[in-house]
Amino acid sequence: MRLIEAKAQFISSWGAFGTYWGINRTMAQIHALLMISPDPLSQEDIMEELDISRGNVNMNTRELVDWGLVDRVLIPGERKEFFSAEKDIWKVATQIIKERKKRELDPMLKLLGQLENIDGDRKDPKVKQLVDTVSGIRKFGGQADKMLDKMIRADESWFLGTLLKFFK
Amino acid sequence: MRLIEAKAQFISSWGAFGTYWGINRTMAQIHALLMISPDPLSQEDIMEELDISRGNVNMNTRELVDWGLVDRVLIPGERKEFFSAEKDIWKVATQIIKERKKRELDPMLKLLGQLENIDGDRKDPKVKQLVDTVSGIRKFGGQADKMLDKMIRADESWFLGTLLKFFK
DNA sequence: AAAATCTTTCAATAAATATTGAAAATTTAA
DNA sequence: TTAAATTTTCAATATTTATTGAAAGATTTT
Repeated sequence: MRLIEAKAQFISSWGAFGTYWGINRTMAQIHALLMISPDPLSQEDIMEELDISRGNVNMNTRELVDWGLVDRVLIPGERKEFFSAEKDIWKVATQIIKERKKRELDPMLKLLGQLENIDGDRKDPKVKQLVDTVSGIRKFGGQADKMLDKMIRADESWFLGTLLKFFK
Repeated sequence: MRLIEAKAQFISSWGAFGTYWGINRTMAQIHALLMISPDPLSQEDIMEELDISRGNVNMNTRELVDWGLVDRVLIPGERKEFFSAEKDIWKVATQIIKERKKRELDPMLKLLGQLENIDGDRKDPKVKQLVDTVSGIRKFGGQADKMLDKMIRADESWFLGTLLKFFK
């Protein structure tokens, strides 16, 4: 397989994959492109490579920067700004987990907390089932939350070493 | 908070939460409704509770059954079929992990495997960066894959006990 | 076998989401 | 300061995804 072909293939599949992750297709494609680029790329470069509009590149690079997956870099002597992606996959995963936890899990747990105190007879099966379901999710979510915190704080060698040995 | 209110609240937030999980809003709402219902519900029941069309209920319940989150149940003496959701949150999570792994991670790893053999000079930074990125993702994904397999096979007590003690 | 009940399908439509592109804003160079 | 280069915004548009509802298909009862 040729470089050009492999590159297109990779960008396309990472794009499709991203949609499963709360990351839109274009955003994931830009991310893919930057991950396999040895050097930072400009807005213009990305527009050409992926054949998308300037506005689209602008919005999605900003989003990637928000997610902490991409950095703006300044190249001496160049006027425009360039973008560069974190290439260490462990850091990429950690960052995604961190952001998703913040954006999804935390708000969910907060919201469920409000449902704890329901008026009404705990003997009523309807009330009981709701309370049990909510508290089950909260308990589980709380544990997942703690676990993710640990993972986020762990460094790669710890993860690949200790945890995976544990799971062997 | 009253039962009615708490119920609406729960269904709505679980619905929003679901969209983060590759599960569409309505599907997640039906799932939420079934989780908090002490007894199985019919298509008609779901239509009324969530105020959605018959076709919509039909498509989304089928999808939930496909995901292994909901069962069709037959109630003696009743002609129509009823639906009931797994209420053990550990099993729900396990099932979701299992399905997502099957639908997303496995195909991704398979695809990346095809990108391994790229013609061209490994000294070329462009080739090198692509190869390194792909192999990094594959390695990481392969580990995640193994870990998820373990989790899927583990039972609740093992998870909540051993793993979380480990992560304390 | 016909009627009644229930489930599924799917074309049409609606709603949500992503993309464009040109104008406005900002930044840097002359 | 003015001009040139670059980035940002956002209304209009296109695309994708979800929903409806009525007709067709099954299944069960009489």
